Amino acid sequence: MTANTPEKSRAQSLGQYLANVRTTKRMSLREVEEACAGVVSNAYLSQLEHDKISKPSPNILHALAEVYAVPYATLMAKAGYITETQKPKQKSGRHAQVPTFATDDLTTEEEEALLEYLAFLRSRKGGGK
Amino acid sequence: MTANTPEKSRAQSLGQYLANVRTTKRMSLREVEEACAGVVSNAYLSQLEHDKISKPSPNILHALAEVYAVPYATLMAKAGYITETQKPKQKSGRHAQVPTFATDDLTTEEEEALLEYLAFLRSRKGGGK
DNA sequence: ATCATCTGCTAAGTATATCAAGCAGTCAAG
DNA sequence: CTTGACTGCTTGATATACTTAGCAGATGAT
Repeated sequence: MTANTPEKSRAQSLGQYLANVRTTKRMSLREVEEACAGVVSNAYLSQLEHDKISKPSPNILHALAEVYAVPYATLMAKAGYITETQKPKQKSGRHAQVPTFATDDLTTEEEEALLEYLAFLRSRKGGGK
Repeated sequence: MTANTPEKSRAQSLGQYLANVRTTKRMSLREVEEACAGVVSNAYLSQLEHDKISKPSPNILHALAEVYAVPYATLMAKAGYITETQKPKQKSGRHAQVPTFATDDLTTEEEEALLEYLAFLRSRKGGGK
């Protein structure tokens, strides 16, 4: 009940998350398709990002997790395949080992902007939990 | 590895495993269907046990895991959805150091928010060089 | 202006997971 | 014997995951 407020958590849908990650990595739909070795087609990826697929195959999610370098469990969770037995706490955990931010991929400008935004976020929330 | 199979450590297919468990518990196909609250039909369970289904939905496997009281990860592994004891794979360089963004200090919410913001920044055409 | 090559996206088709219904066999009464 | 309630199993139909082919817009070079 500490972090059971869904209004604040704003958990992204699978599609939203996939789209954000791909945009961040600056990859096109067809680049991802190639990186997946044909496991995912660019057309299907587009449908995934628009939440047109309700139950994607774990194979697809696993391939995307590899290409995007995000934890497989995260995609599985967002797809609704709740793995409560082996899913990291998403409540008030202060540590997400998600290496989504490859800093060598960030420009100085972006890094500063993100830092500023993060500071803004945290100042809003106060001291966390 | 395979520390859960009490007697047989023979690598059996998903269907054989499911049939084995059900027989051990002395449940009929329709009993399992009822116990799953309609998530799995008896007809489908029969096909599953005969390995007629190549890629069953994780939802089905999860329901069966609950009814049979076997680990979900085991069924997922036998279904071919990777191996559950294989997750540490962020050792392969590429982006190991995250100086400014201590990602281990980011909550999931913050990470998503930053990703979204970064995606927004970069979607602003001409963000690169 | 016309190509050329990207981008994301969609429409139509194929493959397959999943279900409802029914079939054949077994066993225990009546 | 028949009837009924079980059993596992198959079949035909439907939903949907997924692909191939293509479209419209943007950008850039000739």
